Amino acid sequence: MTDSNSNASLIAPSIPGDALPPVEQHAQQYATVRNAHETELIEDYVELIGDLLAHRGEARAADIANRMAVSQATVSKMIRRLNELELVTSKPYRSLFLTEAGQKMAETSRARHDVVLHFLRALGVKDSTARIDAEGMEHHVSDETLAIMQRFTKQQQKK
Amino acid sequence: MTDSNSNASLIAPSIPGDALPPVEQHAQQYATVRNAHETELIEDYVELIGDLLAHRGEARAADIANRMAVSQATVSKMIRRLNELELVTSKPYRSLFLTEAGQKMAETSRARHDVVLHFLRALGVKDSTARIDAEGMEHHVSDETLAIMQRFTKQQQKK
DNA sequence: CAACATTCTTAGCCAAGGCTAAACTGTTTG
DNA sequence: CAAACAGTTTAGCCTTGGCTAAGAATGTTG
Repeated sequence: MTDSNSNASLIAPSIPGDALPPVEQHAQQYATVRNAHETELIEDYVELIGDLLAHRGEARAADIANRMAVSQATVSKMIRRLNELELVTSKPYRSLFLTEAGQKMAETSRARHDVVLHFLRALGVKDSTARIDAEGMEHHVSDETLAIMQRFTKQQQKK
Repeated sequence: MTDSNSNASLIAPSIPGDALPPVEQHAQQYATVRNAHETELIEDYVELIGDLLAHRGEARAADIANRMAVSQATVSKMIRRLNELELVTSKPYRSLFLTEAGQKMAETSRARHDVVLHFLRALGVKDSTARIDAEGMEHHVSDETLAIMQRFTKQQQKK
């Protein structure tokens, strides 16, 4: 018998209020994180491409490579994937553009990112740290938490 | 010329206060996230093993597989890695134990995890959501932010 | 306009983290 | 105590996301 052992407490009396979550819930937590990881990079690329288009008027593979601190070959390969996923359109050796779906994803990601970033700053985290943390956190914040963060930031600004 | 283009504003006038971060800083953000991803899974395993040992008295591969919603083969392979990293000790077909280093990592991860979880709850996020978000966020929260979260949680509890 | 520089792509490598199927070990039980 | 079952490992596969090196396309400039 293993985890579903209900008399495990005989072996190691569980600390009250600090128990392991039920298996199904626990499993769901990890599955959600794993799932987020699959889309994370895609979203980062699309978001960055959107930003480059907005701020620079064009998105070149070399820019992406520089900003992501990754080789151009890696970017090139990734762009092929984004193409297959119909998130970007690209002609060889030319600048990139986002499809409808790509634009939607870029906007969503950007908005999400901004909420988290502003929240962290409102909380008192210094800018450079907030940027790094936001980049990592944005893909793991549920809509519920996101809404709460947004509310918090607004309240903080009123003060 | 690409990203370092300083007259890019001629192409697309940048929105003030909403510019792209300087390339080096931007690159650092992504690099930090990539780095976190490498250790993330390892930490999750070690943390879970620590929890199982604390609450159940033993950590079996099957339990881990169930709780992570992953096949036993995957766990087995991962344990080999943890062994190589000298984070766990294991005899074939036997329960697992943490090395000194493993215990230290488990404690750190657990503490981190708890700070984030309690913070989210203090913020008003409902428990089931907080658990999922915490699982994803914990590896992307800097020490600075962590300290602020901890302070916030304490203040909230005083009220 | 030819040569050089930059950018982009392709080919081929690697490690990580999943999976299934099959073999092996340990435990329980008829 | 042998058979059946539960748990573990191994083998072999796949995808993702990195890399370097080499070559092709494009852009720039003397």
